[in-house]
Amino acid sequence: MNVNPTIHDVARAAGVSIKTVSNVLNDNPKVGPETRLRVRRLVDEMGYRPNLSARGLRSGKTGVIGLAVPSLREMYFAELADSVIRAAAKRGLRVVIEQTNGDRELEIATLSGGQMRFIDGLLFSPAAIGQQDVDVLTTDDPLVLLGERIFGGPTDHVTMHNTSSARAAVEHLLGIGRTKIALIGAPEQPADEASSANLRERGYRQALEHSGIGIDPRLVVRGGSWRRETGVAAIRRLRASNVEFDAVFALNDTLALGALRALAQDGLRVPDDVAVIGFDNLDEGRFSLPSLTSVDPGRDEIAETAVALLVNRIQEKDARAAPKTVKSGFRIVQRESTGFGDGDGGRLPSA
Amino acid sequence: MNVNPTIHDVARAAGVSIKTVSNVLNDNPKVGPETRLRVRRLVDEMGYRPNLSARGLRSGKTGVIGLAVPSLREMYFAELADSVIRAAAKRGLRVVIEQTNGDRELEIATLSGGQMRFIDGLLFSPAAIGQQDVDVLTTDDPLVLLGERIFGGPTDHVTMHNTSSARAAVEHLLGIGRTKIALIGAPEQPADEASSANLRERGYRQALEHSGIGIDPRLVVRGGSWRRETGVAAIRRLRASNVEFDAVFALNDTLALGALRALAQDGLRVPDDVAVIGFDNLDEGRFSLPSLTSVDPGRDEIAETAVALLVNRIQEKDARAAPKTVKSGFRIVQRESTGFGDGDGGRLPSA
DNA sequence: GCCCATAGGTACAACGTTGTACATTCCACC
DNA sequence: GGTGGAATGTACAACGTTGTACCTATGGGC
Repeated sequence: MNVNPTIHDVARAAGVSIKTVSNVLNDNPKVGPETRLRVRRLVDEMGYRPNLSARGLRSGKTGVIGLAVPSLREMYFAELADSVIRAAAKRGLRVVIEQTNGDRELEIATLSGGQMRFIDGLLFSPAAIGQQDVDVLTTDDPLVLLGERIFGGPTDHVTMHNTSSARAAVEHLLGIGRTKIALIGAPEQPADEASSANLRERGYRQALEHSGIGIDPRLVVRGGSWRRETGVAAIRRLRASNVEFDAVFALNDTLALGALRALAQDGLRVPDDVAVIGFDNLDEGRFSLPSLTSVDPGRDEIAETAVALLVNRIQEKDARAAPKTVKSGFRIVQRESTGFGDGDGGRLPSA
Repeated sequence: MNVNPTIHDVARAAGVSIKTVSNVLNDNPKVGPETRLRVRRLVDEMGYRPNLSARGLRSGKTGVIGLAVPSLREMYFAELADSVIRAAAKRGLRVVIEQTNGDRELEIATLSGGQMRFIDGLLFSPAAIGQQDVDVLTTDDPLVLLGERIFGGPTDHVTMHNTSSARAAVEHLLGIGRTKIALIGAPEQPADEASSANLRERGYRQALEHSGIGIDPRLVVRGGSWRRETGVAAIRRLRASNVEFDAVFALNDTLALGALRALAQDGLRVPDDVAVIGFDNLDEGRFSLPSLTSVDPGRDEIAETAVALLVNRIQEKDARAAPKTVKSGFRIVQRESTGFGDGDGGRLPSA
């Protein structure tokens, strides 16, 4: 028995032509039920599995898509990757993950690189390139953009309601009676450029201005990457500046978790002294102490939509359709850090 | 300008044969410097990129390896995937990630599935199949096993020093004066079967027996998956049973983080009242409150070794070599939860 | 001036699959 | 009893690349 039988071996064993075997494998109709059965049995017996390189060469499709993200060490991207892999698996696709490390050169290389003659399409979540690089997205290969760094590009784009969900987050804090709401993880300087940070800051401002409270610049902590240390440092800065605050809106969960830590260390009670809300609804927030209220940006929906758009482009159903932009729905998942619950991380308002 | 030029297009443009272009691309010597230059320039100008399906078909190698893990939502596997992708990238390989969800059928399907005619080799981290399934690993395709569920199989295997590092963890607790050391995440029933849980429990027993303290079965909390809730529940069980304990060895970091949460909720100080040590050295433990002492099992080393072994098998340098088993080195990373530091998560003994 | 080595190339087949176009059988129908 | 048309198949080319075998100048050694 050959170690790796080809379609020829199966055909010979079955006494039919290779095309007939191919037809059986692809459920083409032109095969009699008896022949079909015999071929199927031999395929199983011989352990035949089609060579995807050959199939890919012939058909121009490999059944593999790429997902480019900064790093799986960032939980947001690990969870996104999980969702994307599941969405792809549903459609019989596999996913190659490319880590760009938030490196500009690597991101550009990924977009224009040899990668593209191998995968059928790419889901790309940029971290370094921005609006000014919009032209590097111009390509004939199927590409779906994720995230907030580039808008109005030439490709399909899946993003979230950053501004309105951020506004809802702040309104949630207002709703539980907080008025001195700090913002942490804000961009280095407020700008109109589209980025998660800017868009979410805008939501913060809208909520406060609309409520009549207005913005106190001392409550806005700017700068730093969205890591836990930054959340810790932000709380330290607020405390050191002696400004009073009774709530914190962290622009993502990782920052929020750092903030929780720093607040606990300073003996401040959450939510009694300070309420905290994050953004991303990471698994982790369900089990922090206290558990973390967060904006759920609909990661599964984002993944599902992005894969669906990509598949459409790959199949060229949409060959030359205008680029589409889709925003996923969001919701606030309330947990202990804004007052929900009895201190039991096990009972939560949502899965 | 053709959208996707092939080697033929480049050859025609350069006025040479396709083989010459191929030779230039593969740095074969039989090309004059002038021709080489001209071809190179045209490759750039035309944006030619080799079709990897064709190359894969011809050469039998795709440049893609698979990594099968239960789920990227488990931080351990996300970090492992990060390390594997980096190790693979160093060697010019890409990684397809397959999630098995800890599902037996899916794991077996992954091993014997169509996957294999597409990737050059597979790194497989089982979560459901065990020693009794050792024969499903028998395959002619390059396969490297990760983890502790199966030993003595027919493939290369990368694992860690579970028992001795667990023993070292407990000895670390003994070393800071703790004697009533609880174990959480222990297997449902103690067994000889090789699994992370059993092997690590064995280390716990060895340390305590060797120290003369011996095992108090009331301190061993059995059952539950290694999730945060389980860590929370384990502490609750210990507290409810009224047994005294001054330290906790959690069989992984996720459990330990749950334990930290439950301890804090009960007003117990860590490490003053209860010291805690985990296992895995996740990024997350660096930023928990308090930061978490943990066993670092050498994930980068594991990834690096596993990819190296796989590449050897793929290149058949080792065509029929006996299966190798490699154990990575380990070390204890001491942080606040066992007494290190001043409460500042920013200053740590190691990156 | 001849032979031979060598550098620099070329032609062709092959990898395993699927699409296109055509072949054969069998039966229903007029 | 010929005609048409399903039903069931087959042969061959083609996808883009690389390995094998070969070809052709050129120049050096004698």
